[in-house]
Amino acid sequence: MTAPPGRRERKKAATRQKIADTALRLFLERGYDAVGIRDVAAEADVAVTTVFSHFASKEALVFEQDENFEQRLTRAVTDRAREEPLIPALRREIQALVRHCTADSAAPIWRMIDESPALRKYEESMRLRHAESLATAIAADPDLAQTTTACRTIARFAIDGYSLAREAADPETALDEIFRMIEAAWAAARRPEDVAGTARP
Amino acid sequence: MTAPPGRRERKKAATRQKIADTALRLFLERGYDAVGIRDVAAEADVAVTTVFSHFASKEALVFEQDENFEQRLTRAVTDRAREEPLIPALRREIQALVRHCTADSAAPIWRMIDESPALRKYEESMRLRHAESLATAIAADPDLAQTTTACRTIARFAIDGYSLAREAADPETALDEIFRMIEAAWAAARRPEDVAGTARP
DNA sequence: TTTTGAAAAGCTAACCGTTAGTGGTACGTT
DNA sequence: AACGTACCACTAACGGTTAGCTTTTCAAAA
Repeated sequence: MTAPPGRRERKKAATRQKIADTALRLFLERGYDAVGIRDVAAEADVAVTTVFSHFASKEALVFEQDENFEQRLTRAVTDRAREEPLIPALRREIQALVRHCTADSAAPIWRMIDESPALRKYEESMRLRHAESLATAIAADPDLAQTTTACRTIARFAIDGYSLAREAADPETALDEIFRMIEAAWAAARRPEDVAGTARP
Repeated sequence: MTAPPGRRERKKAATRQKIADTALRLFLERGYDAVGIRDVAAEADVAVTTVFSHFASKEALVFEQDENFEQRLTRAVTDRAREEPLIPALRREIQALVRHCTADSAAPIWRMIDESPALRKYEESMRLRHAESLATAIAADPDLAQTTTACRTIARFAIDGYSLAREAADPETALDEIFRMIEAAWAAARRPEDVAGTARP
């Protein structure tokens, strides 16, 4: 994995990157809808089929960082300090992600996304995928011992928080407000009979 | 609006219904992906362009009841009894919707939806639309006096509850669990300084 | 009643994302 | 040096969707 990658893998990664870079540049220059896959392929000097061997769809060209995002979320849960409670750890990571998305340099990209129904739809179902991964990571933590329903619910709430804060006029205070609600929801998820202790007969 | 509709409107509605019925029947008979728009149009004895003048996309043929669903949600908020708090009213309606979707008669349709990525994506972005409508309805209630962020958040949570409960092995208890969390989140949305009274300087 | 305007429906032909199917080429390995 | 495997290219098509234009059907003015 960390061993020096062979020439083949480097070339593949380079091709992938070149396609992604070219696509994003064209999309920003001429608008997402005005650029066809055939345009991207021609400009990146590859065949149309090569584009689709690296990316599952035209929309995926824009969300190249997809898996990165997903890993950061799950790791925020699995790699947190032993004593750190779930919600603050989640909150920290999501705040970082929101800051990343609302940075000035990312503004043109997000404007493009907001203007294209296809891209919005793609991002929405991407978020749901991330919420499922997050739910799995939460459910796997033995310290929490929650029902799968509670885990899935809190995962969705967290992703909702990311999405809503990103869109808010003041992302920071919005995230504050939302995570106060999430914290309360998480506290309520512990069933009454379990509040006194974690052990069960 | 309630006046006797002219022949033109009746014919239009009939055409629309015939297309929707034909499409759903074919989809269930042969599978969603195995039926093309051209098949639907031929079987309903209309032109392809007519199908798209009534429905925005192939997926929309399956979610014909879309607007109905949306209205029920917003009305659950706006038409609730004067003293009834928001969350229980929402809960009642969503429970009814979940029951409706998990009824045996609806099972084949939802299986078809779950098996088609395109349909799932469509349903996801439909839910977001509904969450936005719901948020608007909640924000419009003068008795609640919440920030828009809190309204949007609680609306998303409620829709998440619908979606998660629908998928759960035991929808009823899942909905119980989720709405306990939502209730707590809503209580936490009232900012500390506002708990004593609604008036502000 | 006749005329007229417009909504509804139809047809053709295309555009665009996406996917076989086929074959060639460069790379890592023996 | 030879071989097998990814990787990549090309062509051609399929299926959803739309544009452009004509025809039909209804409603209401004349």
